[in-house]
Amino acid sequence: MDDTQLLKGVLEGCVLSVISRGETYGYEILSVLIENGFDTLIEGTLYPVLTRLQKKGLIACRIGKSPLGPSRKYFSITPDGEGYLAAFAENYAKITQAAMNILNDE
Amino acid sequence: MDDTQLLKGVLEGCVLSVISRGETYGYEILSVLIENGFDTLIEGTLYPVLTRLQKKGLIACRIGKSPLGPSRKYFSITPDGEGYLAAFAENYAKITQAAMNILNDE
DNA sequence: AAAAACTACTTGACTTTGCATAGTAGATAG
DNA sequence: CTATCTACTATGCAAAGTCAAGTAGTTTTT
Repeated sequence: MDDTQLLKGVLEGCVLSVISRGETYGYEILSVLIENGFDTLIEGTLYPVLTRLQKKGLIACRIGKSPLGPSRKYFSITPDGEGYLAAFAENYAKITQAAMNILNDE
Repeated sequence: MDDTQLLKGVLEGCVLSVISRGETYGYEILSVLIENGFDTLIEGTLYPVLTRLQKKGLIACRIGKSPLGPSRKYFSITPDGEGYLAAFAENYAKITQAAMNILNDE
């Protein structure tokens, strides 16, 4: 079965949520998401999400050295991002509840 | 906030689930989904879903008279559709759990 | 009987988002 | 010095939902 469609939009909210816990960078976000069940996620998907979030002003970015590898882009959530995340979580809960309603009501 | 992306894929499974309860038609499916929380759903979204499900062989279709209006296209689920629906429900539960993991873990 | 409202389905251009694939490049270990 | 791990970039594609409009049959209203 193909998950692709089910991930649309969800990913953006989840990435934002990971960043909201504290400053982090792409590669780390990737591994956190994979560990938490998004096991098919790849770089080609994640990095464009980060670019989008930044363009929307939901996260901020600075470049910093890594203790063990090339420089990283460190992301942190903005006040706008906090607001968006709260709205997203609420909205997502509403939609999944609607879906569960339908799927489990026979 | 824009739900659009969050509906991708979910809708297809939910439509299939509604049809699995018994033969029904587009307009009725629309109202069932709207009543159950998909309140922004519109015809231009639903009917293409039905066409897709039919093309994939997950639902069957016959045209019949309506007791109060123009003729309807009545849909029913196929054996393939039943299998797909079960797989979908399982997969959807997995993804939402991953998302909830991320969203509610601070 | 004409107009409005409701039922029911269709279509096409548009947007967003995720995927696949490939590439660039710094740092470290063997 | 080459392989591996870390880390980010870029491009072209496909799938699905939205918008907007349209077509039509049927029933209700005036």
